[in-house]
Amino acid sequence: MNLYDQPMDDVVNLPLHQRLSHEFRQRITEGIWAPGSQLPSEAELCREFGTSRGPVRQALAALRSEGAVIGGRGRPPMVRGQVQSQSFSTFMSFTEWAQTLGKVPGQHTLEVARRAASPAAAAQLMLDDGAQAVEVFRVRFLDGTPAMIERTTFIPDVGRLLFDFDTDSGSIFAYLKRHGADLSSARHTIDAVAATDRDAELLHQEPGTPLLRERRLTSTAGGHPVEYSDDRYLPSLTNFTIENNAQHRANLVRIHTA
Amino acid sequence: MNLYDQPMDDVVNLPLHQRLSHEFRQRITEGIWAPGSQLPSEAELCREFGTSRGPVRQALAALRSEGAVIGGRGRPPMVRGQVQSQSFSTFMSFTEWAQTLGKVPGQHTLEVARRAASPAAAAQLMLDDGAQAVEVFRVRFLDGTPAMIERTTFIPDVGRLLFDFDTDSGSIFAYLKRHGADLSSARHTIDAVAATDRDAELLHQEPGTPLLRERRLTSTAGGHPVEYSDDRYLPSLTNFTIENNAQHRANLVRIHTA
DNA sequence: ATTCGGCACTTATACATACAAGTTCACCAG
DNA sequence: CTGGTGAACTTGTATGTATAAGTGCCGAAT
Repeated sequence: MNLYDQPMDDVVNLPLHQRLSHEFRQRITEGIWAPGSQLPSEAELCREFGTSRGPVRQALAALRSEGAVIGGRGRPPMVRGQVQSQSFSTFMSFTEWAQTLGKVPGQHTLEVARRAASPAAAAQLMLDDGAQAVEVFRVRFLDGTPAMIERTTFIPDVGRLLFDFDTDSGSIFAYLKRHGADLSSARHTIDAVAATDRDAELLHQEPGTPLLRERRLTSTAGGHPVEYSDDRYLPSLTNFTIENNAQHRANLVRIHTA
Repeated sequence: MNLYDQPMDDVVNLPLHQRLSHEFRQRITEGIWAPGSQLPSEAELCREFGTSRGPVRQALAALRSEGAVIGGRGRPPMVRGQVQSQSFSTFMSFTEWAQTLGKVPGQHTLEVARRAASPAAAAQLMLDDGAQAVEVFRVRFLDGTPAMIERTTFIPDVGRLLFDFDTDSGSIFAYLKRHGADLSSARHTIDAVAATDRDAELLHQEPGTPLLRERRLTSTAGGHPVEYSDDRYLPSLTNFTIENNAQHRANLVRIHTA
């Protein structure tokens, strides 16, 4: 199972510093660089890989910002612990995520519809009131147990691709990517809601059970919204973690909702 | 109100790239660089500030990883929107956060006790079973309305400082920092729980109401745990957001809890 | 024995340079 | 008018160099 963006064979095509960062991450997960141990100095790494300090430092900076490596000026960098971060596609795709866990992802599609977008989705996707959009409503499973409810709205341009796709067959994210859709950034808003009667029924829970909700607005590289999703997780099966340190500005925000 | 780590007067002491990043962020929040507009090329910024490309690129990289700036090779960088990220201390301190919102933070201490740490806290803090720790139990307010319940456990070395502190007077984080405690990184785990009877009473809600829970393990620069906290937010008042893009590896992780 | 200074090593910061690779746009041929 | 070519400009990557600043250790002086 490969936790990283690129299969090993493709790694040679990546820029040097990404290749290094990949290699370093692998050494950590394989235990060659054990948690708590200090890793080689930048100079040694340069010698080993035959590069200048630039790429080595970029690679280390990537690990640092994930919290996998700590240590600073004068102090050799140390491994802080198991790397706890997922590539963009692993985080975006329920299917890919489940596979890295060694679980079997599943999905049951309740509805794929073209209709006027809900007010919340229309606002997020910057669509005119009453504008058409494509909505997908699925339950997602881990090893056969329901784990999440997914209500996703796509802008028409992207959504129309879905009518040629069996949404019970797997990852929408992967499918859209393959067909050239530009999904390259997302804003996640995390809160908690009580399960509606429908939610409860689908997840085999009592109505009112707390659910962990992730609302996601996915955009193109140019910043144009593409997809809006309201995903509700069973908190007993899933939660979210994030690392945060004084050097690197937190990319996690606590929001007050008036 | 200053959203940033350093007051303006101290900015001169920072490294150049941090000064630039500070300046850039300010230009964005002040609207000099409006959302959607493209900002000056790296070369222009170099000329303006009389530096080489290195620091400018570092500063832009910081903004990029926060999702404030997008754009890539060939394409001039563009402002994506209002900067949505908080400094480490703003995120860690409820008091500081409330102040940046223009709200009045409040707190009511229910208990400060030295006792054997709870099993969950002891495990996280790497304390022996039955080892002593200092626990603080507070309700936090925004403009007088209860917004969060805080159950925090400190290792004895740090916790003892709290017996000389009026925990009703304000920020424990700021107090500990002033007294030299090393709080420099944290791991946040976010999920949802049902309000217990006690929780409900303190937050003026019905028992069973969904609460947004943030469990936080704060550590020193060397990776030694210092503080463990179980904070429960009213989801109608608070939620969390995070940015995520294809270039920069997600520092947000979806976790499966077996 | 202890303390203090300084050396050797490390990382952090900064600059100059070169080239690769993508975008935009004007211009020209058809 | 259309479509393609290429120049000019942009950012990405990589190298080399120099200096500042923090850490840890050893040895000399006290």
